[in-house]
Amino acid sequence: MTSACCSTASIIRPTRSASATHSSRCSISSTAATTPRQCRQEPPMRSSAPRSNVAFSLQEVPRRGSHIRASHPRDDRELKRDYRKTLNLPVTEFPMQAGLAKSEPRRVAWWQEQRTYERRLDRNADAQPWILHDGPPYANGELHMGHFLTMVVKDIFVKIALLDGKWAKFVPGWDMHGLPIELETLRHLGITDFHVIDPLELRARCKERAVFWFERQRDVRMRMGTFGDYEHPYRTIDPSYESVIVETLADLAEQNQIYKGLRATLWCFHDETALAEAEIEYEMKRSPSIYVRFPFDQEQRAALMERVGGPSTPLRSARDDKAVSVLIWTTTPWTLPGNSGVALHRNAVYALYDIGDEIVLLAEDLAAEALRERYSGAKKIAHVYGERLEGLEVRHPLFDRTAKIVLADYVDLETGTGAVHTAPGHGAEDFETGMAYGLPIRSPVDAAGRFTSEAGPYAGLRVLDANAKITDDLRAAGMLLREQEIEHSYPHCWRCHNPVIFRATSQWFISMDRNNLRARALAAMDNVAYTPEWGRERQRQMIENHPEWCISRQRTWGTPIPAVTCIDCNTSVLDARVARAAARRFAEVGADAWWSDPIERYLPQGFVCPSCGGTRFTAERDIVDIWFESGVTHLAVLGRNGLPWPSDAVLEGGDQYRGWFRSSLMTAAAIRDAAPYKHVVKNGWVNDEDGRPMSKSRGTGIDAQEAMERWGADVLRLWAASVEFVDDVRFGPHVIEQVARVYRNIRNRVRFMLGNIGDLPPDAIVPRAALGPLDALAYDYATRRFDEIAQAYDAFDIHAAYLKIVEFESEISALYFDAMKDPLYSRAAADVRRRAAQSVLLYALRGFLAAIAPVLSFTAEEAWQALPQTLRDAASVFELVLVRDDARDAASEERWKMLRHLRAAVSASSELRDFEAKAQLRLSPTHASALEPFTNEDLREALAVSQLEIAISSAFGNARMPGVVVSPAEGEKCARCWKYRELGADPEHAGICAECARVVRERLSGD
RNA sequence: GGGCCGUUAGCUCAGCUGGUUAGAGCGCAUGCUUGAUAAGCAUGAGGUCCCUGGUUCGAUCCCAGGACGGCCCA
Repeated sequence: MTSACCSTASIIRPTRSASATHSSRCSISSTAATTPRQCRQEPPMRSSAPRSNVAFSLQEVPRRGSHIRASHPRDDRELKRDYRKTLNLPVTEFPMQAGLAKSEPRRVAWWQEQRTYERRLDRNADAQPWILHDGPPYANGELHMGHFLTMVVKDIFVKIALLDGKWAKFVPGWDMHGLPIELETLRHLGITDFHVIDPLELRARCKERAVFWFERQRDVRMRMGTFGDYEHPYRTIDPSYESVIVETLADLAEQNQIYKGLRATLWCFHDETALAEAEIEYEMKRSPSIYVRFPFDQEQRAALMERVGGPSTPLRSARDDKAVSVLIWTTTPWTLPGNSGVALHRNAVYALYDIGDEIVLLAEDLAAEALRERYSGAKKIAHVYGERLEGLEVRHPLFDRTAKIVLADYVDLETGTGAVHTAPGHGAEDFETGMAYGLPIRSPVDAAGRFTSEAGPYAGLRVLDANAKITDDLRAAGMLLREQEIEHSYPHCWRCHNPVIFRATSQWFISMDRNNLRARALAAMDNVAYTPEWGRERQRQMIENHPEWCISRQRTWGTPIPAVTCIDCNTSVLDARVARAAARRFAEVGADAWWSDPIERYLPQGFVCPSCGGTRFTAERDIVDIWFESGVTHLAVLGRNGLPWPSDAVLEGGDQYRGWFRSSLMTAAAIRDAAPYKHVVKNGWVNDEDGRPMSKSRGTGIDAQEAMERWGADVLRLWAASVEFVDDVRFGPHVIEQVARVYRNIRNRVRFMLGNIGDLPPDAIVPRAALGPLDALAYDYATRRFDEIAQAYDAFDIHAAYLKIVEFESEISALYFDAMKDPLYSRAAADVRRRAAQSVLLYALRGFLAAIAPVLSFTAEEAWQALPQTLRDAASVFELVLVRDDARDAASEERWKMLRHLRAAVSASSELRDFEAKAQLRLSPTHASALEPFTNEDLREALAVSQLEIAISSAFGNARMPGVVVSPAEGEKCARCWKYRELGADPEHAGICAECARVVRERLSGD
């Protein structure tokens, strides 16, 4: 227990009386004289007690250290002699001020010139590959801090593998097709309707724009200090890549995995395209909220009565002239023209209420809320389970047709009436229900969101504008029970931010369940590791709930789906032979050819329509979903150029469970029947300092380039390591300032090591086996910490590595560096004791630079280049190897802790500082054996005191840590080394100790 | 509304399978140093471990409910 040893220390610690004795000696002597030098040294602005400008009075406590010189006025001349020049003070070109913003771009260029990354890859070429496969950022806009985090963490992993000797080739990639770029380009061109521009012209403009952003993002990404094959990145717009996309479509078509079908798809009528799930965002929207009657006519009413309870039903007793209707609730009045049914929940209780002049049917649980004030006077006249009502019909409130009552599981009893208006053409679930019941699929809305003639009186109106008119008509027809407005979250287009609608259109789909694709994808996950582990469950749910994958888009900037339409029968055909012809063609000249070539070029000999045998075809103009494009990166990049398939790891933000992680898994399961990666690592979201999200689409994200100019990439890289990147993290000036201080600590410790080993000749390096116990202790301590850092890296735990890095540099600085200053500075330059300490510093520096290089790449390289050439046995810090420790030595760790404790105890137990002190250690036999390797002088050196005595006795108890007693040092302060010694042995150097005098003489004779 | 994740000092984070005076770094305060000096060393203050219940001899840790924040979905 540490408390026991502390109390021991406090009992034996010299009390204030000891200090008082010391002080009184000072004050007496200080009256004698004050040297001019001392006067100059008085800091005028010290905040401590104001000092009179005359000599010390008897009452004043003098500044420590002043008494010695004062008590020996005869030494004035010696004191003036500048012994400082005879010391080996640290010298290095490695500046304290980093100036990262200026130096980093030069370092990036240097790495390029030196081909640092490629050279290390070559060196590791025969080793096991370790491949992190890059998920492509979208080439549109500036990179924000979310990008920075993902990109830098990837880079840290790559560099860890690299320094561990693995062939860690990283191929960066970009996602460069798609609607956002197309819209951006159109905006740039001032075009609102994309139909008016020639597709090839538009594609050329889009390409320019995509390439512009690619180059910009590539430069910024390199500016982050990331390594990768930037000369050969993969890009989804490259002919070779487009070819792979189409080749994959051919494979899927061959497997009959793709089909064309009518679907209620999310549709953006502003952009006139179908949207994938991943392309919508939920935003708040004001919508009408209306309760609408679907009336029963006489015949229908009779059928209802049968179901509700036969002839004896109380409904019979209700007056026949009272109208009966089922009440539905909707926030999208415009979907009513598409209505085909009313869905109820099988197990919910529905009741008929007489509310005065009419009878309404709705879920019992919701009646009070839905009927409001009319509920108080309502009379419940019957109730029945939903399933009893299946198959009944009601009248449409506006059109002269019927709607069928159906059952659906998604009907909820939280809001509305429990009776859900169902328009199969305007909702995904409605569509499923419609298909199940054979309801007509109406979608009387065109691509631009206007009603078609099928919508009768509403034809030509934009759907959202039609809400008001439809509501008016309902009111006029007496079908509107209640109306209000609500604010709710509603799907919007991720890019143009307009509300989206569901619309039934003809689209290409990848079937999830043909060939058991879904099941095979789930099975493939078994061989994948997930960080965090719960990501597996998240991923599983995403696959299980994956709807049919709509891969077609009615747009221009993308890779064409090489399908053809039979001119005779209008059948749409995706034939693998046609697709392969396209893949070959695109590989040579790019996908523009699809728009410029005659279709005959792609048709195999004797190609006929499978439906009607026709021979004339037109090329379809749909392009493929960009999630499909990025979903085949593993096919385009891995398994070639020496890269293995699958990759060892992928790392992206958590949104990619639904995005790229999923799309990659689906294509891999379909084509290779295996997962495209072995490990899925997720990184968190970057929030601002208040924990609020920084959204890229709303422009509140902090620009990575700007941040690097302000703080330097290395400080930001350290930030990435200082936070738990797996979780959501916070970013902002306050957080970065804190990290910047840690950075300065690290930098200064590196600087200390560099400064003290500059004159170490390689042949004077002392090997581990020849080190004395104290140096060996530091050596072993460093080795253990380096090993822990490497182990944390092995586990992808960058944050744990960061903590170990900080622990190491602050610990070794406080104990070893501080204690080594005396031998390093005051011993003869070539003294073996000094060489030993230098050797340990060199070892520690090498190991430390290797350990921090994955994170602090710029600083590690800068420090490595600041090493004297004679000690720099590698061209770059990235040639080094992570230090591992085979034999962990618990006794050594315990000794380190003991010394740390003793050092703290010396400082704590008196006002005496460092060499003013003489320490007495009070050791129990257990302590003594723990400290067995150390000589008295080793311990004296470690504790940086002038003298040290050791007392061993079982009377000192069994506390875990030894006690220590501190008293004033004996002798006088050596003007050179500052230790307290007998002075004056050398008459020419009367103010310094014998050892210093010898060093000074040697030095002078040497010069 | 549903699923998942998180909540430990001012900040960034440790705390292994329940028992510790709950730790580290940075910041802060104080002292020392001025031969790492826009640096270094030491000491100290600072926590109802989000809240409420429960299980247990004992809960930061397990269970339930809730609050707040985030992600994904509806």
